[in-house]
Amino acid sequence: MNDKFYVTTAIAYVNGAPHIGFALEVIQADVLARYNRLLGKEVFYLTGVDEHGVKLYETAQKVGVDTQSYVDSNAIKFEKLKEELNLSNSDFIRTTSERHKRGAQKIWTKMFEKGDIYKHSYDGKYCVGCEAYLTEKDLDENGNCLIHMTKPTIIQEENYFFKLSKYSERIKSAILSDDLKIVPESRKNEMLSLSGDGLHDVSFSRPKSALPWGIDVPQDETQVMYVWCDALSNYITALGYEHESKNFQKFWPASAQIIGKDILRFHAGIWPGMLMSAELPLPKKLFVHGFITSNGQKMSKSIGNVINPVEEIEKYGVDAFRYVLIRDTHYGNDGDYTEKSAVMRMNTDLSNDLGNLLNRTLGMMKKYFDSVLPESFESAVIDSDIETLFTQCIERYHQNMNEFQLSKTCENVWEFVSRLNKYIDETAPWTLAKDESKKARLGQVMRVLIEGLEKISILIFPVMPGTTPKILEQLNLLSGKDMESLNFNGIEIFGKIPPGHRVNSAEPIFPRIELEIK
RNA sequence: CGCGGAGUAGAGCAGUUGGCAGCUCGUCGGGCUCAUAACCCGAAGGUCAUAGGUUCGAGUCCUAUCUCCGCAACCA
Repeated sequence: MNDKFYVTTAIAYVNGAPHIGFALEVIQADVLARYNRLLGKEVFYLTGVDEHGVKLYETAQKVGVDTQSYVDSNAIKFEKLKEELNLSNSDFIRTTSERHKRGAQKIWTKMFEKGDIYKHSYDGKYCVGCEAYLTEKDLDENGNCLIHMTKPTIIQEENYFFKLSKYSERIKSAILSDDLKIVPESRKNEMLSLSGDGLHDVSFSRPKSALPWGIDVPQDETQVMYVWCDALSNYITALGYEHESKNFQKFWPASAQIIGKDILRFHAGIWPGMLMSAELPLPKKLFVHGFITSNGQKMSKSIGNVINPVEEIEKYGVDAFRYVLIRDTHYGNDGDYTEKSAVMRMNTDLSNDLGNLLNRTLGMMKKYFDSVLPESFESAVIDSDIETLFTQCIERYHQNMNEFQLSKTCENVWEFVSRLNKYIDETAPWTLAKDESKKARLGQVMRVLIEGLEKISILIFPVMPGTTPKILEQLNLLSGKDMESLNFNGIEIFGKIPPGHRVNSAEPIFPRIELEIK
């Protein structure tokens, strides 16, 4: 059993404020990181930002500041997500940092010495009107610039290329054999068909004149690394690849790399190729998620349906927001986020089912027992139903976590939440309370509920880390527990809470949200 | 014939190796009274996009067609 877990997100391009899609990705990674810590593993969770590229250079010029201060100001917005989204990342890598640059140059050099990087001249299509190089999609059928309707000038530039084709077969078989496991499987198949007739060599550098903002190529000061070597290498440079440090030796290869479906081909093609060339092991798994749409449409500024994650948090709280994102985004598919559906989810699952369960349990404790459990307990057959169901739920929960079925882990927990609500109806504590001879039975019912809630609070920790201590505090089970050392040990055991345990007073943890009708 | 995803109850979605169509919300009816107008039970509602095929049996496999949505290799 591996006791280490290294999870990464893709690094975000700092050309604006953080987008809800990136929020989804870092939250998903955070769920896995926190879950694996609960399992007792040593976890390293990396996220960060991509700060190079001609686009950022040009924007900075336009704004009239030097590029570094421009990316500095944007990178802060992403780094702040740690507090805003309550992330537990171990590190935050910036591609403009010295440690990253040296690491990227090191892997370049390795690949170069391996003979996998070669110089090649490349015909760039330069449009004078655009003052930029054009790509195929900037051109019409006749090869003219779509904006200026003129033929672009062909400028020959020297590029370094990476011999990706050399590793094409090895990459393919790694994917096929699940040595590099891609989930969901549909993405694996997509990648296999994509690389069907072999991967092509890729351009790995640009002349400094074309790409003034990037990392220098070690052997050639006139060239700058193109995005691949610069950005993809962050997953190892952050660990200290530069010096082959302890963390690097301990955590590489990554246990799971989380990416969006748009960058699958790079992470399942170029990146493994680079690692093979540098003679480094491949990551174990690629978890590919979909996009977040709003009302079924792709978010875009022109449609005006862009959701700002930070605004949502301010309105609804970080845990509720995290829950909705995880719960309503289904395994690899696009997830839809609208304010209406989000609020509905928060009200039904969080307020009505979970919050109210806690509230009514504590309410009954106060009313029937003055908040203190009685001296003796009397079990009934139905109690073992609860235990059995819990065992099943947690089993599926673990399985789903391992398969990146995060939404389903929520379903597993809520199945148990619902069962407890039903248990209250079945045992009818209000009837038991009328009969003094049923006191021990009533006490047992209350204890099952309290212990059930304690277990739930732990199971939801990966998704809602702020809610766990709130629940435990109301149950008066927080003492001696800090969230850092929280784990799954003994979670399957019922009957631990002793007679005479006192609970605290009830305080709604998720007040219902009234959505104004616009 | 570029690649991929999707088309299942009013809405949003599940449906693992083919075996009597499920979940959540909404609607309707009932129950309970501990609780955050909440919780529990029940009912109505679907020719599983269309047309063929394989099979004892297909939402699930195969073929064709229609519709919608992403991505289309240097874009970061």
